[in-house]
Amino acid sequence: MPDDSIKKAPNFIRNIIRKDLETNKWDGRVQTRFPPEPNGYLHIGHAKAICLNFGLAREFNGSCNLRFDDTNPLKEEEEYIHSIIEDVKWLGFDIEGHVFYASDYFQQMYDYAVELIQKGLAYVDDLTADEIREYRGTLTEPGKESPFRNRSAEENLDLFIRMKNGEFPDGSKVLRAKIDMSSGNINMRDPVMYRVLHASHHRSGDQWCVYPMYDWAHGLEDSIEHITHSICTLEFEDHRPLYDWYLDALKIHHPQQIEFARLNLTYTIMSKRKLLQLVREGHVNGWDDPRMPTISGMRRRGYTPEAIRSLAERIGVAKRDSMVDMALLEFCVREDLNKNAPRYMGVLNPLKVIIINYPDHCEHLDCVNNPENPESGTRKVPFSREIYIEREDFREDPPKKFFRLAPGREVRLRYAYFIKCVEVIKDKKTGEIQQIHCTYDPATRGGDAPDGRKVKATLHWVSVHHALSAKIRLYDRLFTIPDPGNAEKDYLEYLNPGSLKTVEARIEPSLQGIEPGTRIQFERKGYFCVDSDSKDHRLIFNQTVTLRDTWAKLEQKK
RNA sequence: UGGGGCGUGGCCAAGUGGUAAGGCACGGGGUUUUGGUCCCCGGAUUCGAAGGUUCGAACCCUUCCGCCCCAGCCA
Repeated sequence: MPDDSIKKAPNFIRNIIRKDLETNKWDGRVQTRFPPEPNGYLHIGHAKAICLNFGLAREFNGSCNLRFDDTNPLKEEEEYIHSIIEDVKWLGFDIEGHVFYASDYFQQMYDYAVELIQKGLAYVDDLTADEIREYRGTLTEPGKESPFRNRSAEENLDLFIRMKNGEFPDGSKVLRAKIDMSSGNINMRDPVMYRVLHASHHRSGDQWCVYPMYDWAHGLEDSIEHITHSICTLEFEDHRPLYDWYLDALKIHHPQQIEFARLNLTYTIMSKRKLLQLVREGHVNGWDDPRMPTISGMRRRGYTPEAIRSLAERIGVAKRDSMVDMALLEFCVREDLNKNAPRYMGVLNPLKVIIINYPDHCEHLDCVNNPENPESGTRKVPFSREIYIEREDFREDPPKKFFRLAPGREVRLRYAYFIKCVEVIKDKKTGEIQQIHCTYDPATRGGDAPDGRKVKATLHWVSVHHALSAKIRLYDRLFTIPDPGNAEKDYLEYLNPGSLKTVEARIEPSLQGIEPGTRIQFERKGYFCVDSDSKDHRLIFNQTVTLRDTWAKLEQKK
């Protein structure tokens, strides 16, 4: 229901499902699944797949299984299972209280393998891994048959049972499907179904010492769960004939596999291996570092589930390789946060202003919490003779089109008064501006001039003696080039050294006690999220994204 | 020289024989107590290229060109 506002564009998978519903191909059912391997954290690319699978199920009154494809105990860990479940839920999808595991089907998969052996469609091969590779042939040359290919069903069954019973060492034998060693599709050249692995599985423990390969296992998982549409990424297109072959050989429920192009985003990487390397080598501070394209990283950064779902809908679903502009993600984030994030004032790089004709006292001014949502009300913010403004909001020698404060110029302090700069105080040695003196017009209280005079800029501010200190982390793109994963040099060469900058900011006192995870806007600066490490006595904010800044863009052009 | 896919504006992407949706980005204008938001307006004589079929083609046919994936006992 949270997605009613997001317009659904047609895509080829939705079209297939519509047609299937019309023809009653699956008795009106839509059953999808999201099948991650628990060997890493989910990233924005997975989010696309999650939105697709869960979204389609929701749209057509079907359901979607969160299923762990945990068939390789060597790479999988419990930790990843927890993070994946958390991420799927956070994205706003309902797993209906069930989590599915491929490992729960190990016995049934084994039984099906026995069936194939009995049908003469699978055999135990004693070739070594190297030999299997040699026998496989190449992309242009056909492979050749293993000398063990024509063992009797009885012998194969005996051997396979003994493989399962742990009689053979790792790597000594495999079970293979007997298909076609000369197929142009390498996946069909007698693919391995089972390997011997004396490894402890995070769920099934030491119960098994043969583990199924992806192609064999995946179709069975789908079949067992009565999946109707098995949606996966493009690289599995070549595997579809094998997916079909296994299910046809067994004559069991046979879902339709449909492939779509995975998501690529500019200025980041999506490879699990590379993401893991960034974490392990300390280039970032963990999987949930706000610079990471992981769901946990984006959550900590302040991105919302709504924004990510909106992105997934806007980018569409197709079969061509593409590279989505990070600007689109940022747009989605701003779109959501603009509507929902309460506004506050915070000065990231303070410059002291003394209002010389303002009395030595304090008054509390009304500030609107969110102009996009009048119901969010107002709050009082203390104002006094000494305030901070943003250093970049003052120019002693303003360039053309710079509307902000400058000597002799009048601007508005948001929700406060008009002030005019009358003096600039500089450090005699360095020439650095230390503070500026202004006068204010008492008649403009609240920010409106009764005489109707206009001012070209409105500045945010904070009272020196009331302000809180806060640590603010400013994030920029993790990499310096759009496609670091496919560049000349190693992707690590393109890490952006300025991707994280920390500043000590002065912020309005109403932020005292704000809860970790809260998303706000610092007016005129951007959206920020209270970090999970933030404490009442030590507030920490992560910059989610800046506001659109046409002035900065103008200046950059020069 | 094998097999499987894909080519529509800067980035995504609808469209599947009737004369190029939409979004982001970009540019221009308006409103504005955030140079934010919001609101207008602007853009492909053209759909990888060349032929062909047709009254009519991005959609059908042919050839060519380009890009991606596949030779794990990973998923």
